[in-house]
Amino acid sequence: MSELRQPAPAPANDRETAATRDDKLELRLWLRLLTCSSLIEQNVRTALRERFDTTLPRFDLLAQLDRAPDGLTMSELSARMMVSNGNITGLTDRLVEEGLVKRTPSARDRRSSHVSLTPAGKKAFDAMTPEHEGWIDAMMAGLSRQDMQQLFLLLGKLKQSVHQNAVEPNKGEKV
Amino acid sequence: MSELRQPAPAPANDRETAATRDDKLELRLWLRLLTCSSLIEQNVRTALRERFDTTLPRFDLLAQLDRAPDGLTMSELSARMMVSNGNITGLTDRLVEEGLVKRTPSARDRRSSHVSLTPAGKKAFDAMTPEHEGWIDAMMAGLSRQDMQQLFLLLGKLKQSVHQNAVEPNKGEKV
DNA sequence: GAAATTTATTTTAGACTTAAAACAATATTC
DNA sequence: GAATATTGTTTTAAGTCTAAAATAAATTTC
Repeated sequence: MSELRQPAPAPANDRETAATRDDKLELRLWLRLLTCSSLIEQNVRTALRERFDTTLPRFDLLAQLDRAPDGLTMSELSARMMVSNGNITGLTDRLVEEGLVKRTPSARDRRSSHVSLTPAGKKAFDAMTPEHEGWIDAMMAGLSRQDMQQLFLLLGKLKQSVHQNAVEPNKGEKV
Repeated sequence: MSELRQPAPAPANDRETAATRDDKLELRLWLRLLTCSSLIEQNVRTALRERFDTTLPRFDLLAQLDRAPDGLTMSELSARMMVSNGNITGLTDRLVEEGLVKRTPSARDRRSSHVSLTPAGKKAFDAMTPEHEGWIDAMMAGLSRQDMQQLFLLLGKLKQSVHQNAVEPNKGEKV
């Protein structure tokens, strides 16, 4: 690493920094996780706009399709991107409009359609993805290999824990 | 812990699961981080709606104010919540409408105003926060104390790394 | 096999979010 | 101290997002 460092990282005054010693570890952990996630997301969002004049949800949808050569149904997209079905409808509409993805009616289920990249969509995605990867790498440059592996592992545990212990929907009367 | 476990956590089919061994560790780490963050966020969002008929951004704003007895300016709220100024304007308007927060014009800067909790806002927040804490605790119940501390530490490193190595805005011509 | 249920998607209404422009007030520069 | 730049907030236009209702096509049940 031979680049010059930034003069001094501005002391962030975020949600997490506002947490106090009084707060429970669980809460502080959640606030820090959210801060990291928001920070990275914001950076990617800005970079996508400035470099490719596009948005994160659009890039994200293209990325899902790039991993699925046979295309994905609306519901599959919804599950992978963890957003509502209706959201996917609008997003897909816009990308179809831009000519980057196409809808193909499903052969065996007339309710359903498969969304896939058009050649233009594939080309656009391929142009973006190396830079995107570079941004992510850069943001994680301060972590050692071991840090990353450890973090990956712990987040895996967290993910499992959330799945197992998530709040039961509709448990308890509304206040 | 004496409660019964859920039968079997449905095998999630999310963004992160779709990543392959081919992907770089940095990218997989980011996807897993985003998945965890989205999962927790989604749970809190649903719980807030079902239990208190409110939304996460509103709760979040109240939480910021609860930590700041003298109130916060719009800009401070924007920084802490990591959202745009305009966003805070709208959110505050809605919460003022609901009678949960109030705006007080700043004495020394006529551009600025301090936002703070009304008694009703404080009461509403105090009613929500113990349950909120319970949800977070529950979701993290699968992690040991040491896991949490380790995760907290590593996320601290990540946060610092992102701050130091974030993509320079407007570096490189638009494609 | 008709009726009831489930599943896939879209529509709707409204909230949240952003970036950029506009405004207004303060601070800085000469 | 007038001109310029900066800062704090709101407005605007458009996109993203949600939950719930509506549609329509499968699937299951009887």
